[in-house]
Amino acid sequence: MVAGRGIDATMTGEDKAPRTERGRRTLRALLDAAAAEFGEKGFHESSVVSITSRAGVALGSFYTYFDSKETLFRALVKHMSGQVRDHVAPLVAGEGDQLERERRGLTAFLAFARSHKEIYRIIDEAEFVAPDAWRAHYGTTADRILERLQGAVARGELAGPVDEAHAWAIMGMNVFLGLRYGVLDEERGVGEVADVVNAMLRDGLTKR
Amino acid sequence: MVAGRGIDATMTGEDKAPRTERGRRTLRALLDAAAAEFGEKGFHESSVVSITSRAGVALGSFYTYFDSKETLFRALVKHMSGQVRDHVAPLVAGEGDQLERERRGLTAFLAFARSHKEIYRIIDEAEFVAPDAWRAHYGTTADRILERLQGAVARGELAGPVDEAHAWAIMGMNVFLGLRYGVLDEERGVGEVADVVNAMLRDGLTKR
Amino acid sequence: MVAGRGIDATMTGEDKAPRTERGRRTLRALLDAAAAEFGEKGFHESSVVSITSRAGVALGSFYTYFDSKETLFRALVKHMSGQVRDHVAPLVAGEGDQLERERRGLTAFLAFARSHKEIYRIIDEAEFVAPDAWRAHYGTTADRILERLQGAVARGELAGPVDEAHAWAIMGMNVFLGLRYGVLDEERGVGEVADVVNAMLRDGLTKR
Amino acid sequence: MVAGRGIDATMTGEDKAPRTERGRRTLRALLDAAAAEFGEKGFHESSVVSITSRAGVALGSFYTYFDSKETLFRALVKHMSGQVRDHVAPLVAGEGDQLERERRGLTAFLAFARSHKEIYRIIDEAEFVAPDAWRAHYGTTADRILERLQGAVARGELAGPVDEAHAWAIMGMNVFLGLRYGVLDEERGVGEVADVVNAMLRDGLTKR
DNA sequence: CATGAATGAGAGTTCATTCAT
DNA sequence: TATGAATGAACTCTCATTCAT
Repeated sequence: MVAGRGIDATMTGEDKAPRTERGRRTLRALLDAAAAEFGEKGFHESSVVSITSRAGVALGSFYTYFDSKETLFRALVKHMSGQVRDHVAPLVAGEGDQLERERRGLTAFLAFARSHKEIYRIIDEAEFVAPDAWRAHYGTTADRILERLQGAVARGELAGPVDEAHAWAIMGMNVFLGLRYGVLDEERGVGEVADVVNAMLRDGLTKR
Repeated sequence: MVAGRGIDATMTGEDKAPRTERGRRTLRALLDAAAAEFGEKGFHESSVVSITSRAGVALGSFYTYFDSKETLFRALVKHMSGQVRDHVAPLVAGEGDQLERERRGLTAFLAFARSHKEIYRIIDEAEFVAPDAWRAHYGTTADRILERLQGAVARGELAGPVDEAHAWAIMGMNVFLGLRYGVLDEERGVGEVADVVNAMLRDGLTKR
Repeated sequence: MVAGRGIDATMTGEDKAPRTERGRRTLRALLDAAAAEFGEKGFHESSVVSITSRAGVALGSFYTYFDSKETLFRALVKHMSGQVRDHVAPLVAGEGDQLERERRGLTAFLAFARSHKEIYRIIDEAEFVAPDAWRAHYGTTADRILERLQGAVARGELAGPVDEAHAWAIMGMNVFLGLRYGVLDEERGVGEVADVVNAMLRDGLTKR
Repeated sequence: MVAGRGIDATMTGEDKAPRTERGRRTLRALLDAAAAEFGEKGFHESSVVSITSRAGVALGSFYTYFDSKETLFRALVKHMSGQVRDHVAPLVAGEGDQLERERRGLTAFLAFARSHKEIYRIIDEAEFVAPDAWRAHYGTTADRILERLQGAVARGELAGPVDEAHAWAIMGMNVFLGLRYGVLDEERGVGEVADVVNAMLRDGLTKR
């Protein structure tokens, strides 16, 4: 389901935003159908016919709201990028030291990946379908991580100095853990996985 | 260039291995062309026509050696998976403690990614085109990391216990660093990036 | 011309039936073109490109109405099987004893073969392209002949007993006469041929 | 197996007849393989690669002996036409009146069809692949039947007059009975079927 | 706004045939 | 004579996109 951020002009071309309630319903149906379709079959195996038929609207209606299949995909990537952020943000902003917050953030992320496998798949496939959107997502995600780490260094919670490489490393860890324990299978508890890795981040592998 | 492992039956179907020298030349040309093509344009934008014309052979010759475009892609993923491993293996097996070896391995990996951007792209796109091959690659890669870590724990070099989650976390780190500093841009030295992250792994983020 | 039975869902897949008048026109054009094409060139020499260009529609439109070239062929076999039956049925149901009716039926069949050579060729080629459709056609045709013969035996018009072998024998006679005097050349009158053979059926070859 | 008539220049182009013993073996292997292949899969589904590999010879060797796939098919049709004739001939030339001989001939033909389903299939498909060979086969077959009937009329065994239509009718009967009780299934004894139909030919359907 | 028929470029794949070895 | 790699025309089928209704 495409929710959480509402449907607005950012999901369509400027001149394609729905003007009536009926239009909004159609657009909503298309977005939901597309998210499900792309998530299940990937971009290239998904077809516009299949998306519209899943949405229960006519084929032509697709182009009332989107310029192309790729435009829609791109919009969806942006939308879902926002959703992940919205879901994780409150948890990394809560109490405890920064690493404790990161732990909670990772737990939340793993849980989110587990319950939104399609989002995961869409964002990752963007690397090949809409590289700019992919870079935007991971670029800003890394930026946020870096900001948090630097804040923690400034507050004396972490040793520092930290730089972009730390942020990308941590993001890579999180993403692969999401793949492994969120999407591929669910044999381990998300909290436990987050604990293990958080301990490594806190103290390194050598501390006794 | 598709080198390092030679051309053998593993690259084609059993009954499609070339039996003459001329055949071996053609197969090699096709593999090189395909690696370049897939690396530049990705699987779906690459076409068999374009691969064969790049290889300077007739369209039909493609099917003398491969059952389908996907078969070739899969073979390439396997091949390149082997190449990465071969390239990194000697460095993680050298002297120093395990983390020192991992640092050298990451440096080598980043350098390799930088000079073989197509390999990177091919393996990653496999997540969507040939998920089994993708899982095989990352599965065995994680297994190797885990074995190395456990060996180090057994030798008293690392604190332990370590489990699969550590391996996937470290692999994720490496992969994203490869994307960021190998493929996306080359502004930072690979050794420096490896140092920064290795320090984090060794001592964690809190050590002063 | 594909007429006589109308165009309905039996000619296409369930979900491919035209929903507009324009669609019905296109479907009809395709059916007519295909019947002509298959009749002239046979299944394998006929191409979808050629069928659509003959029908004056775009290549893609073919697949709006049929799943494949074979699907269409199969539909056509069924349709034409029905047409032959419809054409002959009233004549074998008229007055006179059963052999008299069979004579009229054969005459009608020969005339029909002569003016619908394509139908003949399509049904016969089905033996190799769509054996199930072929068996369905000749199976039910033989069944009908057998029923007619048994009815005549019951009414005392024929000596009996008659069984399936009689039906297949008579059908084979008719088919080969249709080939010889309907399709291959038209040198003899259809009525005369029917008379000759009917006499043989009635009295055998030995009666003086 | 392609036997009974030997292998000679009639099976290949004039200038393609084998000159060595080794060549004769290769040609033989190709003919056998082709007969099996065409019989199982039909002309269009059969491929030259598959025929040669079944024969255990190289692809190129095919063209040492045949000008094309169609040439071979045509040769095979001719060859098999001869085989059927050879098989049936002695039985229609034996003792008894002509209808008795025809009965034995039909029995032999049905048995032959049953044990040589591929021959049947090849000759029939010739209607679409090599119409001239098809016409030659059925034309001469009908001619022979007609000659036999006319001889019998001359000898006073049959009532006459008989003409070509009788011959085609009888041939059609035989062919369809061969399909029905030889190829499609084998539930009834060939002798019994021949008896039933022969009685009809002898006395007609009305005699009490 | 909604509909769905029409379009046609382009893709992957097959395979009879040629020909250098 | 045998081999099998190479060729490329031809084919079926897909599907994003357009547009008349």
